[in-house]
Order: sequence, then C-alpha cells, then structure tokens
Amino acid sequence: MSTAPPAPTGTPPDSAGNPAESAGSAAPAAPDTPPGGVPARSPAETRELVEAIEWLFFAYRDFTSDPDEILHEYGFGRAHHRVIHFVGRHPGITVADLLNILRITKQSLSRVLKELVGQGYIVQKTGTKDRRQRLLYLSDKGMEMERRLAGPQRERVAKALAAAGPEAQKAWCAVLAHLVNEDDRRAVEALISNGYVS
Amino acid sequence: MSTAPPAPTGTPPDSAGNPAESAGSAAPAAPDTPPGGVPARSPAETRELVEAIEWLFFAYRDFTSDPDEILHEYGFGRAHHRVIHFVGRHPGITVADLLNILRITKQSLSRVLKELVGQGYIVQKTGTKDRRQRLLYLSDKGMEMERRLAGPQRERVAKALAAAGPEAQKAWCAVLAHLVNEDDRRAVEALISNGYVS
DNA sequence: TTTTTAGGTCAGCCATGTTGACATATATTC
DNA sequence: GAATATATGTCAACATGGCTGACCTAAAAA
Repeated sequence: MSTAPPAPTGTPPDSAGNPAESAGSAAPAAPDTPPGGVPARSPAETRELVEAIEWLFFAYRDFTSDPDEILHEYGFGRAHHRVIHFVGRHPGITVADLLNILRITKQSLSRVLKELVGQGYIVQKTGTKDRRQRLLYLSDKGMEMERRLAGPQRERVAKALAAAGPEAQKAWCAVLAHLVNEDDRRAVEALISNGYVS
Repeated sequence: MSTAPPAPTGTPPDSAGNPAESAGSAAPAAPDTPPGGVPARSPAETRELVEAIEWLFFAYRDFTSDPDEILHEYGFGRAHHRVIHFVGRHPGITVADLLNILRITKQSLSRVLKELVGQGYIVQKTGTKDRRQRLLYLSDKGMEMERRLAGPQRERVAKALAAAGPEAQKAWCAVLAHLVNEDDRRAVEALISNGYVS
C-alpha cells in the first residue's frame, strides 16, 4: 500500500531503440497518421500530452485503491462497487439501464447482482408500470456500504480539487467530459445530473 | 462500441430506500465519519464532488477504449499496453522498476512480458553494470505498436484539453497529481518527467 | 395470437490478477 | 573464498470479472 514507485534507469538506451524520431524514418508509415489531419505537434506539446496521459494512469490507480481495500473486507470486488454506486445514485434503476452504464454483459452483471441481492445489499422490486422489470434499490445495509466506499474516495477527490485551486474543478470536469465519446457525452451528462446524492 | 448510455429512471424510489438523508437517522452511524475531522460539506458541494467522481469513471472508460480495440487485433490486452507504454517511455527499464510502476506481481508481469518478448515486441539485454538485470527495450515492431496504441489516445486527450480551454491543462494535471498518494507523488512526478517521448 | 422485450440461467472460455514455493545467476559482504 | 542477499524466472493453483452462445420465462405490444 505504500511502496514508492522508482525513478527507473535514467540511462538512455545503449543500443536497442532510440524512440526520438516520431514520423517516418525507417518505420513503415505509422498507420494512424494519415496525410490528412496529422497532429503536427511540437515535441514539447507531445511531451505534455504524454505526461497528462501518464498522470491519468497513476491518478486512477490510486483513486480506485481506497474502495478496493474496503471491498476486500466484504469479499467483494470493483464490479460490486460499480453496481452499488449506480444503484445508489439511481434508486429504482432497471437492469437494462445498469447494463448500458457499465457496458458489460448481462451475465457479468447477473453474477455480481445475485451476490449483492443474496447478501441483502440490494433489494429488487417488481416494476409497477412494466411488471417484467426488476427495479433495484440499496437496502439500509447497502446504503451503509455505499457510504463507507464513497467516503475515502470523496475525500481524496475533494482534497485534490482543493489543492489545485478554486478554478480547477470546472476545468477538470470539462476535460473529463470531453474524454467521453462525443456520441455519449450528452446522455452521460444527463445521467450524471439526474442522480441522487446520499 | 457506440451504444448510448441511457437516462435511467428519473423516477424517485417508490418505497425501498430514500437516499436523501446522509448522516444518521436509522443508520448505524457511518463508520468513516468520526466526530473529529468530519467533511461538513454542503449538499451542493457533495453533489459536485460526486459528479466529478462519476465523470472520472466515464472518462476513463472511454479513454481506455481506443487502445483496447487495437490491442485486440494483436491478441493482446490492457496489461500488454501498460508494459509496452512504460518500456517505451523508459528504454532499458528493469523488471523490478516495472513491477514498482505497475504494482502487480512478478508472475503477472512475467506472463505478459514473456509473450511480448516471444513475439518480438520487446527485447531484453543483460545489464552491463549488474549482469543479473534484464534491461527492456522496444523492438522496431514494438515501437510501431506503441505508436499505433498511443495515437488515438493522444488525439482524444489533446482534443479534450483543447476543448476545455488553454488553462485547462495545468489544472487537469494538478488535480491528477493530487489524486496520487502523497507518499508517491514526488516519485511519480520524477518518473513522468524522466521518460522519453516518441 | 404472435412477436418482442426484460430478465434470468447454464456451460464454458479468456485475461489478468493473486499466493507460495523454489531455482539460478550474480553481487555483496563477512 | 564462503555466506548471504538480490534480480529474475518458473511452476502450480486459484480468484475475479470480463466474454459468448444457447435457451427459458413472463409480460408487454402489435
């Protein structure tokens, strides 16, 4: 939980590969840079981009670590967290909607859902309008777990936003929103702003 | 790859759980809010926090989708991408350093590394200072794959940063940096700024 | 009445993580 | 030089959480 990452091998490659050329010297014309809308970024811009990507990797790695530990106590995994989270945010959500959010298969969700229902963290109620639907809700037990899982994660994000200054939150959300596929962006935005907050 | 997420069930919970109360009505005193340093956030602040967290979830989901598709062509998975990425960024990196970055076990890394070396994407060279070490480099083939994987992901991030305005990049990286465990932050920063850029 | 939809279920596969034990070669230290 | 520590690889076994395909039921919709 606390081993520091290294500062690995500051030494340049002594023979195998010099990754300093980007376009096409001997390389077979990189397939994702067609002669139309080529990026045409400066090395400095490229470096900033790569660094931004790497920060995202490391941030996400640690962002998920808090709930992962708590989930372990319950014998659950990340998949359970996602279900608990979205059921908490959208009480009465249907299985189909949950599938669309999580983008996993019915079987994968079924397995997780069965455990959560079986152990009393989630309750199902038959839909009144459409009696085929099984609307999902957190039980009290489920809400308690949800709070435990959300707590440290919220603290982490709150601290990060605070540390980055008052303007950071808007910018942060704007970038994240534009990382989402354009086709989905509006739907995701609606989804997010429709959710309940515990 | 393009199914839109839903706007699920705007209907409030009709019986099972009303998640509108946060502290402790009937709930058994949520275990992660000790009476000392309680967050004490307003409902509006809490909502913003939750929304920021959810944006991160959706952004990361789509952020990883581009390389995932390409990896599939090669018969590889996300684990291979991570290795290719960090070997590309740190030519001559040792196995131990890679383990520290990825935070996985030697066996998990071994499996992936064996495939990448076996299929000629990564080459190993015995260390000169310490001949026990097996320094890792991308082969030409590996560099080509790395470029293919990095391309769409960089485009996505570049577009998102551009769309969020000129100030966004600094704020974005600042928040991400503060999401990383404090103990590791400086080491990660050093690692990131030491890497090579293709 | 027929068809479509929401959901569940079974069987099996794959990718990627885990632990524990052990082997080998090389560095380091006494 | 001998003992120990380190870098790395390897085997066996297992867990989680994805996946596919096939098939079932009940209820809604046509």
